[in-house]
Formats: sequence, structure tokens, C-alpha cells
Amino acid sequence: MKIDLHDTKKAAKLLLGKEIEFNNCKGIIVETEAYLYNDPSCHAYKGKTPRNAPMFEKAGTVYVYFTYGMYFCMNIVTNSEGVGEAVLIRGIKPTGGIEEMAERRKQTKITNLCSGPGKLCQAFGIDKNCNNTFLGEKIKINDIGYKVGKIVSCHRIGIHEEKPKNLRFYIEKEKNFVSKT
DNA sequence: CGTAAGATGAAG
DNA sequence: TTCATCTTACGG
Repeated sequence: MKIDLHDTKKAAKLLLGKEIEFNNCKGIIVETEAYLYNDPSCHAYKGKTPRNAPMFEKAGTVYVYFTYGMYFCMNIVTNSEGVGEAVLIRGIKPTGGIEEMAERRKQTKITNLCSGPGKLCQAFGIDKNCNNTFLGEKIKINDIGYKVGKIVSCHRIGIHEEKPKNLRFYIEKEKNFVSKT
């Protein structure tokens, strides 16, 4: 799967509607956020550390990090090697392996399986073993010709910033599968 | 419905 | 102590 991942903001929108496949589970990406190198809330803002090192790899690297003591979040690294930028996957609409996801999530409602970055990693069974791997090695992204339709952009979630940058994107018609608040 | 707090660990 | 989170418990 070839997607132009140089421009992080464009990549965030391009990833919407793509199919993600991992661990015998599939889903459509319906919500993303862009993190730019000059953004104080970007993990890579203050430079390279052991934790965020994958963000400085070449575009298409997968960056999985552990947060709040119990959850993983998945990013797709963008821009050029040496530039710390990435797109956070925030929401997925499940299309395959749903029973496995429900088992791992201990939830039955399909809209509550992947509606949030921590949830979708748990549902897919994504953990730090996927960190610093390349798209296609473990996690795959496919273009299945899904028609995205209207894309909504607004402020990001869980980030306090004075002047909101509209770097969160989601598919309007799939908002049932998007994180709340 | 809504809001509040707890779980739980890595980094600064 | 903060954090790119989520779930559960409790009040109305």
C-alpha cells in the first residue's frame, strides 16, 4: 500500500477510509490526529528520546507508546527520516475479527470496540511488539476503495492548547465509531 | 442522563 | 507530578 506520507496533515486525511489489518482483525480508519514537529504537544517536540525514537524513522514506521499506565496508542510516522512527526489513529470501524475484539475488550457493542486510541489497540491486540515496525510487517494498511465523503476537522482531544489547531479529522458519516467528548 | 475519580506506569 | 486514556460508580 502506497500512501503519500510526507505531509503529515494530508496524511492524516488520506488515512481516513483506509483499511487496517492486524492479528486477523480488520477495520476502517475513521478518525485521526496530526502531530507536527513544532507542536508542543507532540511527543517529539523536545527532541529524540528512547521513547519517541521511532517518530524519527522514515515515514510508514509504526510508533506505539504506552500511556496512562494501561493503554497503548498507535501512530503512523510521517514526513522525512529525522523529522519527528506522526499521525495518531484515534478511531476505527471494525469490519473483521469482531468476536476477537469483543473478547479482548470485554464489550459487545460494536461502536465501543475501537472508538478511541486506547480502545482500538486493545481490540486489535496491538502492543509494544508493534512499536518501531514498518507498515506491512505486522500492521497492514490497504486501500479498499472506501468512499470517505465529508471529513470534519476540529480541535484535538485531551490536549490543552491556547489556540486550537484543527488537526483532528474524522469521517462525518461514521461518527458513531469516533471517540467522544 | 450527567460528572467524578480511580487504575497504573514511564518520563521529566 | 503530568500524561495524545478509559471504565466504573454514584447522583439526579
